[in-house]
Amino acid sequence: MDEFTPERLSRLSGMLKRRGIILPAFEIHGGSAGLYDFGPVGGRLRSKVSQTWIEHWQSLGNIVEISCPTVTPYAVLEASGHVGEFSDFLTDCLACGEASRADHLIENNHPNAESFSKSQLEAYIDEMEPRCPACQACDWGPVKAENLMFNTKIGAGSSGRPGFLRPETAQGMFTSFTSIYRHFRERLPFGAVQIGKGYRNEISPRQGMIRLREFNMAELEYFIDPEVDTHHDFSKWDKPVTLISQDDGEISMTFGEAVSKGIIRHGTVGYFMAWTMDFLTKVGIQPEGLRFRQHRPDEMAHYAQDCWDAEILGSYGWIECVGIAHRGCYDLESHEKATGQRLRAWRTFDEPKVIETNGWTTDGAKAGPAFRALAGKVKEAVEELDSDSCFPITLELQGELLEILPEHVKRNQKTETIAGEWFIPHVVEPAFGIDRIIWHLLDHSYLETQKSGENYCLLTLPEEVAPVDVCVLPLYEKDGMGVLAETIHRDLCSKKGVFSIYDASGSIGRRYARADEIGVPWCITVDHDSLFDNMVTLRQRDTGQQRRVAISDLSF
RNA sequence: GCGGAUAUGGUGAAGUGGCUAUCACCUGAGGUUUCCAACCUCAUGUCGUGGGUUCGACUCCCGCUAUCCGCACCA
Repeated sequence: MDEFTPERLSRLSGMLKRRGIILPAFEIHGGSAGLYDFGPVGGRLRSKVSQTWIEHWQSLGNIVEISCPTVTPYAVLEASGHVGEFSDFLTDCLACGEASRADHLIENNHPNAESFSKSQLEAYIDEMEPRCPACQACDWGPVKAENLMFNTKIGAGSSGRPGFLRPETAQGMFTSFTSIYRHFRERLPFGAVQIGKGYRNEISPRQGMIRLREFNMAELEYFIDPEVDTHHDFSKWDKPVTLISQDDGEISMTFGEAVSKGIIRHGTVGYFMAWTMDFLTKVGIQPEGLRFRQHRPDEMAHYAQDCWDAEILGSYGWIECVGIAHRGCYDLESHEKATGQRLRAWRTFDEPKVIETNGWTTDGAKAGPAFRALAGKVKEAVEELDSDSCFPITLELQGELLEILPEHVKRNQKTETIAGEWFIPHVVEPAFGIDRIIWHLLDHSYLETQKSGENYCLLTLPEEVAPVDVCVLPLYEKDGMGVLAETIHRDLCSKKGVFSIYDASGSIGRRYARADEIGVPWCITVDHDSLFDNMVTLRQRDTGQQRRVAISDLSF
């Protein structure tokens, strides 16, 4: 990893744009902050990183991939808490029309005004009578939520109903819970992953690819039974990692140790932190530029119980690129409350519970007419009575004395066997900002060196994510070398998962340099001898080493 | 959103109230060349955007948009 400097950052950004990896979107129309294109080289980089991510998590064995719409009805995000939590509260000055942030108006009186609810804010504004910063009047309209989600309308005209572009992919996994639960034969634990676009109408996108208005997210929702002790094997991760814990500050420790000491509060969170580290290093993040930081309670999202961020060091400092949150039962419970649908899993007891009932209940046919409106209350009261109660008996209900006669009641004796119970699974969610990870793997892979006294730069991308797998280069495009090279190139492109570039312009050294700059791991050079012996030169990017290989033995 | 700076070919820069706007690299064509940005010839391509001042604006002024740096915000 080179040292991160502003000069290096601008050279890297220039290269990414010039070579078609990452570039500002819609630039011919003046561009738009927070929106970026992956260009002709970056497009495949993104899809390879995405695919690597999916396969990485699927290798756990109990993970499925789903895909949900980005356009999301209002009710879904209201239930999830985003409509309420994901907003700034504004109020209009009725005198001059200027909108102000409600919490800012009263922040001199209340240091934590931003955590107030809408009605609290209205009450305090009434009480404090803050003046309008623009016109000094004190005549405020109602407080309204200005949401940071992109608004839209689903359907046309008056039949359209309000919706949003999703701010995270997670909600789709929760609303699909029953389908995923059935798929896994109703057996926990299991997870669903989804990779796709998310949208946040950021007030001010900054720092290039770091804060975007439309971005690629990859999330796993992993559903667990909170009463089952999790046992994960951490022996594979025997090297210490940098953890910044809420209580102990920066420490260096293995994942297994941090879990067993309770620094990481849940085994599955720790296991996914380790799994996350493996993914990040696989796609080209340098381990020395990676650390995990635990959220303080006041920065935790509205749904989280414990949360660790994976932070990556790059040109913009330490940036959070992954959040691994224990969301508890928050999400499923919220959607269950909002819809009345059961979003639960069934837990069979080790021993069925036997509940014996031995007491009294009312005889509806007699008690109903006798007590009329109070019949329901009478039934409840009678079922509370001891089994050895004698009738008639007098009960006081809502100020009335009622005499319960033997004919109003009957014995209630039964034995019920309860085999298990429904419960709301807990969720552990690793959420990845794919764009931020792509930025950092480029930042970590970008190497500026010297070659025969000249500046030389290359991307040392792992083959796993390199956007171009191989370049095919005829030494010269004559005597049939070009034709042979083109044949090899097309054969490679037709193979599953292989992408080749044919390049015949410029000297061979220039073409190697071009390939290195975008991180092509291998170059194949066709020379005069190739025409006779069917051998080509295979050149490795990082070492420059070359060896002769038979065309039929190329391992792509 | 606030304050400051900036905006010239694909990239990086120079420059002027008036002449065909300059340079390097890159890109393309041809030549040359038997494996790491070689060389020669030629070619393509630029003043962010809208308005104003002016006989004339890339240059001066204003708005907008975008970018960068602080502040604020950040699930």
